[in-house]
Amino acid sequence: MVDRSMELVPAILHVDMDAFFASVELLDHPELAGRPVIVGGTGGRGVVASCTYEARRYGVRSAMPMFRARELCPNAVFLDGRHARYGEVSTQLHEMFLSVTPLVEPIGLDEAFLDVTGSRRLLGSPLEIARTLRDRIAAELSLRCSVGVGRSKLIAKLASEAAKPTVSPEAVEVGPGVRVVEPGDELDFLHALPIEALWGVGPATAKRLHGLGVKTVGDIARVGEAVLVRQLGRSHGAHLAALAMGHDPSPVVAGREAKSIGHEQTFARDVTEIGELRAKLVAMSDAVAEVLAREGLAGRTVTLKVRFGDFTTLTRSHTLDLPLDAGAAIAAVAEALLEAVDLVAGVRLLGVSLSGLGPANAARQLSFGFEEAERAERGAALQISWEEVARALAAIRTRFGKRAVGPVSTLDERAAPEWWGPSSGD
DNA sequence: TCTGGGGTCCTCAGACGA
DNA sequence: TCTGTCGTCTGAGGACCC
Repeated sequence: MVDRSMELVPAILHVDMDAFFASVELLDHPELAGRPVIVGGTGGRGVVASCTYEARRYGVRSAMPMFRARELCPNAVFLDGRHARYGEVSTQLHEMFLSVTPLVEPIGLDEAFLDVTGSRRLLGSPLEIARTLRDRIAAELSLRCSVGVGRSKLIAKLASEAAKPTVSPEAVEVGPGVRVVEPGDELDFLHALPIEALWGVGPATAKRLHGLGVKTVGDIARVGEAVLVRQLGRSHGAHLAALAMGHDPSPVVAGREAKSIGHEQTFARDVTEIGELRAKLVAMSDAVAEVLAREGLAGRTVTLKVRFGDFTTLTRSHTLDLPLDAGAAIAAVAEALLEAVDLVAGVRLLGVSLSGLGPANAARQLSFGFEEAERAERGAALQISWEEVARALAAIRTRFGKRAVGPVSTLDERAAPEWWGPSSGD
């Protein structure tokens, strides 16, 4: 006899890989097992992207400046991140998730929500599904993960956190691996947690709430929505009030579409030369166009991001009547925006992104318009369309690799090794 | 040796048309 | 014709996430 009442209760899994990038590096370098390994931008301006639990015993954490990580753990092995490699493993993981349920919402490369409400009759209870999946990931990919189970994404996410290993300077304690929070136990579980555990509470919100004497999620529930709205604004305040009461109706959304595509780069030294910055813009616009071509997308709004040496950051954007997808066209708009920025302070970071995305076929007209202008300027010397160029570039990259071809101004970029933030070689 | 890169979402102000 | 209001779009910036 099937218990039909159970089928009405949603069952959501949150699968979170343990020290994902560092663990992938250990897979490829098994001789490093047991040593503290730190992955990220190894240059002076890099940060830690991931580190093994051995490194965490020394106080190293992700997002920490790399120079600080070197101070805390000078004997660690420091590796530049290899995003492409992590992407490969992430794809294998995703396929494994899809064998459990079609309702998979990836969050970055190393975690995902799985709605297994409809999988129970076939695969067992949520706890059984979580254990089986975790065992499969360990057996087939030699990677460890933590799984949280709850009836909402919020609870599942926080439960996976509770399932993780814990670290102290003395030892790494293995976590339970799977943590289920049953309906009815949710508020007890939730209200004991610090406010920073909630999605949407970062340093700025935490500081405001601490000022009110609010330290735990239970405190947030007690102060009530009116106070939160007054302090944090209508949307954010109401949202946090709901989360603190365990209300999170957000569904697991499979196949979420990107809203923007961009590239940005922090330089090893601050740059003031407009010519050098223009060349970087062309390289980044080309990289954006490559992603757009792969996804079959185009966008209307070009945004330029500039961070100066003192870390102040500004953005300038321009929205066009028609979408564009060609690297040269994106670069032309970004360069025009850059012209209006005072660069004397020295540029630490430069970025280009495209938003207002839609299908690429609508980009045709503007590409032609751009082409016409260029033809007029160069005396009709330009005989081929941007579309043809993009197709040719895609074919060359497929055959010879993504660094094989690009604008001449990106030659140095393409010759450089893949890095995550400035590497020690810069 | 201070603080990455790729994103999403929200708020606010100003412009503009109905 | 002028003025006020409202909704929408755009641009800029902040906060947050992994």
